[in-house]
Amino acid sequence: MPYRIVLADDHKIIRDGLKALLEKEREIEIVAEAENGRQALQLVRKLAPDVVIMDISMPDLNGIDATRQITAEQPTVKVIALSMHSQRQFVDGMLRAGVSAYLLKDTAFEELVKAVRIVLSGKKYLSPDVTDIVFQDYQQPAAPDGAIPAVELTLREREVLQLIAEGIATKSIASRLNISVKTVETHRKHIMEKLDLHTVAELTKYAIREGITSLE
Amino acid sequence: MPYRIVLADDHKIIRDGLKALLEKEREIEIVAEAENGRQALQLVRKLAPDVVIMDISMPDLNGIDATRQITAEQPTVKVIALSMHSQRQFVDGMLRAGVSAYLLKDTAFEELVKAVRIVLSGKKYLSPDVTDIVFQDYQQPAAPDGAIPAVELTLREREVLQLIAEGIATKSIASRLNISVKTVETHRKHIMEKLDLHTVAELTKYAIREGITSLE
DNA sequence: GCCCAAATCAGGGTTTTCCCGATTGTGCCC
DNA sequence: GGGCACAATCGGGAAAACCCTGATTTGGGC
Repeated sequence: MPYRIVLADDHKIIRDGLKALLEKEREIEIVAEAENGRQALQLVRKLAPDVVIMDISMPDLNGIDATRQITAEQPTVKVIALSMHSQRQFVDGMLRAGVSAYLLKDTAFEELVKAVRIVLSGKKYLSPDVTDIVFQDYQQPAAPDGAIPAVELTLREREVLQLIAEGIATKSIASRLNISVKTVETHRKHIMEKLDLHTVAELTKYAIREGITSLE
Repeated sequence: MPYRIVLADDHKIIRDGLKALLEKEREIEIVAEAENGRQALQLVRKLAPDVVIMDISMPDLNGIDATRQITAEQPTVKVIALSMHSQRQFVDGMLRAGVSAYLLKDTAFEELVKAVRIVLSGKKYLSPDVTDIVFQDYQQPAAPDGAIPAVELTLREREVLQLIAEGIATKSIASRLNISVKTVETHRKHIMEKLDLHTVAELTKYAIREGITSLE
């Protein structure tokens, strides 16, 4: 029986390309594609695949937060991060979120196949280019004290924050998350309190700096 | 004889994917790949392909400037822009640089094949999602020459925009500028109309990109 | 003088946000 | 197992912001 893989990337033509490549491998089957993190999450719940190949910057729900939820709910599902970014914040975020591998889009396709096999054997894999960053992380006098965000948002709050920073209206966020407008407002209030920010503009900047949304 | 295509994108795995897809088409041959604009330019000089598929954001020499040189030197070479961005500045830049087609990475692969055939027949092709932007461009007072942003905000509008993007409340902006809340609202409305943006979050991102406010 | 665009403002209705509060469930500590 | 903190959910009512329509003034250009 082939490995069952879910592919999450917001650009269809990239999914098309990866799919074409992966399907040449006999032991691999793409069981579904997602164009954002939320869809990925739903598909994983429904299909319980062996592996998820996950982009980081996606609308609606980003790859890091999606991964966090997936690995929390279904630890047997292996997530492979496939990202354009080698910046520390992204590598960090993904590793903490529980990925089994981190690859750059710079790398050749063969590496991806290799990564799939490795994570399925229970091991971890890092793109050579990102290994440095991880080492830096452990070898540098780990963030003394305050470098780590003084306050922490809950997953739900980060979700709401991303949508706010993407310019989605409150009402629309509510229906997208299947909760009431009131709840979204409460989340926003909590976010603002925790971060000591008071306007959408400031929230947006914060979200950009933290990589929760992109500057599109 | 198959169409000869050069593929330019800074991410190898994406080139791998596109290549796998394109090579399924019998009439297409990928003759070379470039990982930045400069390389693309050199390859085009050397190989004189029929088509170049060109990403925009690439290191060393970006896709827009590479395209400008290619179309200037070899007008018979057709360039297809393949970009993540539907922002006006990119679409604009690429069209002015002389591309024969503009596709978003959101689109399905089939569209790319279609685009290749169309540009080779001497016609142009636009991804449906970007058509709107082009129309806007022609229907709104066209930018005089090119380097200047497609729409222009007045000085006062930029002033207001900056304050909005800095998270200042409307009332507070009004008193700071010694004008009424109503006037601030009017300015904001005009700004949103001109830029075709509809939320503070989007305005903030625009302001950051344009350097009107900082990210601090 | 005429016209146009920028900048200013108002009325009045709609929508969103803000400030109080509350309930439920879960994990944790002793 | 009772208490405790906290995440996630929702409501009412007041304040603020938003939206649509229109208006006035001012400074250039032609």
